[in-house]
Amino acid sequence: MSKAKRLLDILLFVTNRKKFTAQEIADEFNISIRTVHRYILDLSDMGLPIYSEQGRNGGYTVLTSRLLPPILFTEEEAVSIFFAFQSLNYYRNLPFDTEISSVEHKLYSSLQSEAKIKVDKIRSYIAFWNPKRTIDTPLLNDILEHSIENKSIYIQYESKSGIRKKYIRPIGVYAHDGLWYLPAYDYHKEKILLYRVDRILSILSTEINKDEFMNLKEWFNFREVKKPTRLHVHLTMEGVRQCKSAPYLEGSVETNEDGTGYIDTIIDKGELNFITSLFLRLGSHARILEPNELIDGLRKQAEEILTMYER
Amino acid sequence: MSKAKRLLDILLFVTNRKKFTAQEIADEFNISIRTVHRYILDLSDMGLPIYSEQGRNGGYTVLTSRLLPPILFTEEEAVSIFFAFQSLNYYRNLPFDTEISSVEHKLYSSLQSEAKIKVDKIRSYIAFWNPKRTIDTPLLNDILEHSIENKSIYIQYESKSGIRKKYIRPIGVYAHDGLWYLPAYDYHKEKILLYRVDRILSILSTEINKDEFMNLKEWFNFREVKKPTRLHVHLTMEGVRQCKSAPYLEGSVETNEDGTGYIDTIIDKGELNFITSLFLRLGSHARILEPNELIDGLRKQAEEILTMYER
DNA sequence: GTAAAACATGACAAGTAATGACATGATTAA
DNA sequence: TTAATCATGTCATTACTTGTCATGTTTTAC
Repeated sequence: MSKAKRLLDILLFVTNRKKFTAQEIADEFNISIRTVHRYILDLSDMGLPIYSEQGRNGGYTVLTSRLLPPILFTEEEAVSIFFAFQSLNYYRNLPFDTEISSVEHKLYSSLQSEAKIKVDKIRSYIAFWNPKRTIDTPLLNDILEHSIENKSIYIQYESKSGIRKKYIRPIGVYAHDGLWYLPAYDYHKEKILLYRVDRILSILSTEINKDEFMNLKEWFNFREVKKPTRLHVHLTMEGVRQCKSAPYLEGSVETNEDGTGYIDTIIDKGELNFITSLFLRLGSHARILEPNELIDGLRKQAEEILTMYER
Repeated sequence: MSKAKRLLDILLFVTNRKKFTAQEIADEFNISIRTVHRYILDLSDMGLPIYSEQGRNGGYTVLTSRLLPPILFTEEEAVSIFFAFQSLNYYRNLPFDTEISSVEHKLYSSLQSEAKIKVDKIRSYIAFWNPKRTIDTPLLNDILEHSIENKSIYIQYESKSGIRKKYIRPIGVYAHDGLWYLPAYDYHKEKILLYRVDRILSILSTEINKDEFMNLKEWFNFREVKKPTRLHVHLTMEGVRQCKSAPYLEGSVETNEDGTGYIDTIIDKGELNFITSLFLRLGSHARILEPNELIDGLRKQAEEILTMYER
């Protein structure tokens, strides 16, 4: 085996072991101790942060975390990594930020100037915009970690009605429109609720759950319809246009030949509240036929406004 | 110089040159032709896709695009790249998708099983959600490219009033809430407008612009206030809460000691339309003091709804 | 159809690098 | 004090790399 290959094997071995003696390496790879010492000198020269302790119980210790074998990327692949990083730009409190900047540095410094220019251009001509909120989400990392580790947690949560303590089992964490959300099973209320991570004030973790629970993908596809309610609406052309731009409804909008359209679908009663504001905005571009609760809600809201701004 | 180092130099040299003869390499690196042949055999064994053509005008040809020198990543760095890729999941028609999957493959296959599990968990517990619209954006790549190359373009654009031909100069492209937007200078209307990339039906490129124009970052910070209008609103506690969650207003919300609050800022008249629906939803949680146009707008919308759903 | 330009491959000697064996010394903990 | 460890040096041996020369093959220009 060539020296380069063996050095690499040893590099990977030692970054895994973190602590070892020369004898162990010699046995592992069937080489003499003298050669091990020589190899370690080489690795050290190559920049591996390794130090030695003499004497009984001594040995070598490696400081870096585990390394992957060297990887050859094409220029385009490197650029694609920068493109992906660009998409994280408008978030705060993200995990891996030190790792990401060290990856950026490693890649950027080995690009040729031509490719550097391309990366610079991507950075200045492409963005993944989010409302760059002033809202801080200091516990994002903690929450992510607990979710990944499948741990149930106690949290202090700032809800509409004040600060509450809750005992929940996270399903996963997702970002939307610059905010982080945590769908989780609430043990007390015995149902799945959606929390905002920025409103979580503290975490206390408990034991790891052994069993599998619903995962994030399943949750996205899962719409609990506890109290099914028929939503039936006629839409003008403009109504169709706007409903198609509303994430929540776009799938249910049917278009007639003349460009007008309608919605006729089943939703959960709990979602009515959320939909009200959409139809408030649409005004006469949407005529609701069912349910009556929604019409009442609209009417009530409209009356509230008229009362407030009476002439 | 060691063989490994020389091989690497040659690898980088040949991936740049794409086509070359053994003699050229021999001259470049001051080694014998025989050795060059041996080296090329080595590189080929290492997986470099290189093929040879015999005879006059023959030579070697390398198939891959430019390679970067091998890079050593730590496990955490690799994981951070997967994390970043995760954020692109809910987009369609993205550029670099082949590159991204090849990077994913290269990295994933050299991770140890423990780290693989971590990546899998990130994939199933973390998401960057967008309304996964049914809307297709086939021209996204083209538009990105033209923007990056600083080219003015002719486009066919599907606007409210039908299909129009436009001559524009792109500023950049950004994603928001699952849709792609193109702010660009419209030569005809002589101002900067915002286009939706999915509504662009075709592109015709023109010449490259030599001069620098506004870039995307500048545009984001640039809010043209043509008709300044004072927005003055009193908010209840709930009003404060909701306004702070509205990207557009969060910066202007001031909170009183008792938890209620107010907004007092200058906005452009053109934005009133956009704000109306927010205050419709807020109802009595927001009392607008100025401008009157906004109050009128709310009242009109409320009346429209009451008329429509008269008992 | 021939010559020139290219790759392909083999053999071998000369040179260079890597290795193991051995020796010696230093440091540390039991 | 002793055993376990790293650190370093020397030297013969082995393994690898390189250049030179030789011989083929393939392709294209003339």
